[in-house]
Amino acid sequence: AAGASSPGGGQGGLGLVGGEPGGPGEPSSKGGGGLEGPGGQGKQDIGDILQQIMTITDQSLDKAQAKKHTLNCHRMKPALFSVLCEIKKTGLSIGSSQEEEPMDPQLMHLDNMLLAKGRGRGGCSAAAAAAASRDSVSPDNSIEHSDYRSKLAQIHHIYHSELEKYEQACNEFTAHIMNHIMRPVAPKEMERMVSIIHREFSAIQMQFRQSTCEAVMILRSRFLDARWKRRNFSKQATEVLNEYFCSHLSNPHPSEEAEEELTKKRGITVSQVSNWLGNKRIRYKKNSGKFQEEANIYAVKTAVSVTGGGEGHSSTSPAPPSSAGSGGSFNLSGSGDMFLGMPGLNGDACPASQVESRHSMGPEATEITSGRPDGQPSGSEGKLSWQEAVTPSSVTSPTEDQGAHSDTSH
DNA sequence: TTCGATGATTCCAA
DNA sequence: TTGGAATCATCGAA
Repeated sequence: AAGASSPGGGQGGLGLVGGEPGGPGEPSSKGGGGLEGPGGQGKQDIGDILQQIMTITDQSLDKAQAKKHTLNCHRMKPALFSVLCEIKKTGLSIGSSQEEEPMDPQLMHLDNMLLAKGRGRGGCSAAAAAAASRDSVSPDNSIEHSDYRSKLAQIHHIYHSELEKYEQACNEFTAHIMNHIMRPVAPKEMERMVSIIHREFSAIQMQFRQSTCEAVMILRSRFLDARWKRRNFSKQATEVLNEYFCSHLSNPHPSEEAEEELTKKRGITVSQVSNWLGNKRIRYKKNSGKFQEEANIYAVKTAVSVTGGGEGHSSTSPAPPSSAGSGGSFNLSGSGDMFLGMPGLNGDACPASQVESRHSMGPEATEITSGRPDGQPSGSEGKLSWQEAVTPSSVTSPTEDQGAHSDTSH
């Protein structure tokens, strides 16, 4: 086995064993191996040598002993032995030079990654697992989730116990190899064999580290990703944001100061404000047609109830959701509080009258309230404003044509 | 349980 | 870098 582990040693050993021409009980040697005696036939096909390697274990012990005896009695044995030792030395030096790399590059890369991750937010695997036992999470998050910590500790425990098992198995296997070498082996070669074993176990450990890393990252994403712990804003926060959005409908892009002001008002972060307004803009744009339609319906009914006297619309006609709490009137007198409690249609719209009455929005804001009879954009300038870009499509949207509301908006 | 609402993230274009 | 758009994943009412 030791001979086969080294290129030079393997070839030399085999040649000696099978290389005795005409040896007793060796009819199948076909004239000997590659290192046959001085009177040999020359080069032996490498295939035959390999065949001998493959079949030697099938031979009986008696045959092997006979070969060994023949070898020891061969007159060229001392010379062959010295040559083989030289070959072996050369092969060993070549082999060891290749294997004296300090560490597998891939393993180094992985370790570096794990260390880096362990310091950062996405801490994982060994570094993260070790860190988990100390502080559980990175300081910027201050997670107190007990479930998260227990699971992380579980991974940490499994990781270390398995790592110990690997170490133990590696040591046992190494000891086994060292104790069961069948022939004398030079210390350097033994060292090389051990390094090979360790390398193989390192590869296994690397895979295990990767698995652990994935497990920790999944765990973290599960618990730390804000989407997994989303909470709706408080009603007050939503109202404040709605108020801002509605009162700045023509340009709902707050300055930094305005954003900070909003955050101070209801204890939400700047990014939350930004997210909220971003969602609001896009959803308002999507549903503005819907809002427009219902606002028109409501405006008509309000107008009818006022001009027609008589029937109170609030009792006879169902008010759209956005009008809840408005007292059934869009004719708000400019009080900001009037619409604070009004969520708007699907949460995506503002009371139209509120928009225009307080903030000199210009023609586009008026269109929201009153609709646009001609269905054409009012912006005469080449570039439409945010609001202008929204409104026309909503008014002329085919989906809105199903009802007869647009032409009765006044 | 279903489904619309909603906060957050990601991708892409200007 | 910023905003629009799409999408994800959860919340909460019916």
